[in-house]
Amino acid sequence: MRLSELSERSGVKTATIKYYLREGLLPPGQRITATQAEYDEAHLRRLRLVRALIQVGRLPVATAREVLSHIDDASLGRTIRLGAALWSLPHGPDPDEEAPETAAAREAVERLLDRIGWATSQEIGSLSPAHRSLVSSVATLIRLGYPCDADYLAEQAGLMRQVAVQDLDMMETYPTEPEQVEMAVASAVLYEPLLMALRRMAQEEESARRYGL
Amino acid sequence: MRLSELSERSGVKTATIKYYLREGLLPPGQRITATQAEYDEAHLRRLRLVRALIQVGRLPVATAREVLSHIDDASLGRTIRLGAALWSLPHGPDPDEEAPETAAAREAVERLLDRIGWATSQEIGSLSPAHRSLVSSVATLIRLGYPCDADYLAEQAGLMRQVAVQDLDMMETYPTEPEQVEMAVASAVLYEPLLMALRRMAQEEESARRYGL
DNA sequence: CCCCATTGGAGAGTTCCACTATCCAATGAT
DNA sequence: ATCATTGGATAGTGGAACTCTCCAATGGGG
Repeated sequence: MRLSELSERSGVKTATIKYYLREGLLPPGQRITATQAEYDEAHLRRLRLVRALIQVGRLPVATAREVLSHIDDASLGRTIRLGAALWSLPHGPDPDEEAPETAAAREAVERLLDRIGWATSQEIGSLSPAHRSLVSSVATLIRLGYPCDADYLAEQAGLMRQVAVQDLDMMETYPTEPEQVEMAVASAVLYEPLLMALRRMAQEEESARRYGL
Repeated sequence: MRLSELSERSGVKTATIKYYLREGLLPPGQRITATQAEYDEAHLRRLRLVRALIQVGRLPVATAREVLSHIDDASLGRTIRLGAALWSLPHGPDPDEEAPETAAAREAVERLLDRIGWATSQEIGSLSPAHRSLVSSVATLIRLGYPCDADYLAEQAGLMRQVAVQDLDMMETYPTEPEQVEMAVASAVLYEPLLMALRRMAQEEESARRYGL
């Protein structure tokens, strides 16, 4: 199909598609003549993924390009490839090392991991974006005076563990590596708003159950 | 304290504080003279909350102002006040009614709510931002061809329900209404990255458990 | 008492980013 | 033959979140 058809089928303006091509988010189509190119279903699918990453996942264009490049990179093994893709995803701001709360937060996280036995995270994991993001989140909550005690964290961590099991099960339903990596990215980026929507609905439901209305 | 001290203690530039004052995110200080104003601890706390909402929660300035106004509004009862604050929080894009996937997604959500018995959400809840956000998320996943079956959704919804119970328990530890509303906002905005960080760490942990390394 | 650094206020300017509009030459359907 | 279309390149647009520049009014140190 031509660029204009790609545009119609995806609902994305041709100008925007050209922009994505320029930015390397979308591989160039197969050149038919000096002035025309042919796109296929793979382009359409990739384009939809790009839109989802940018619009739903709010990834900056540069980050989306990086993530996609990891999905495409066949030179790495699955574990590395998966890690590379996930670690380049956006995470909250890094912990502010100046702030005194950061030290307390780091210690709290340390104790948490110890308690629930997430060994990985302690050894190589203190470099993981997720780990730093967690420290930063806890520090912010402490600074604002919100409770963030060990029991609460452990409880929620346990629930997130169950969520993660579901996530990995779902990933395993895919046979090929690139599909698995893409699924992992989708799991991190696209299922996140879904989970958070479910959480807010659950809050509304539970709130209605407790206080009526 | 003066504006400059407020700036030092919060780590926010004076120019930015002035901007927030102008935008109504921060109440004006008490005027001492024609050219000077006095700020107190409440201003400092509010400023930190504003920064957290904007930087951690990624709220647009206008949205933050709206949310804060609901926190401050003493004219409403708790339930309404809480709802008003939470419903003005950002949620994903609204469902695209043009797209055929939206209808399927709406039906899937309908069936889900039926199955797990969240009555609230079906009656008044189809107007809730969380509900629309869920429909939109499911529609996106369907369009991209990712699995989103009833079993998966029900499973995750159950887990989110447990998370919500924790959330509400925490809210109840606060005695006064404005504190509860602020806690609810914090729960929706600030604990969200914390939960998602835990989820990603759990994924890393579970992944390591299954595939080694 | 005087002077000049500081303060708060107001408006314009800057930066970044995701697009989007404009051109242009080559093409290909009619 | 012709004229709308295509792909590519370049410059422009609009929104958001600051940030800079002035300015008049202090008010503390000498």
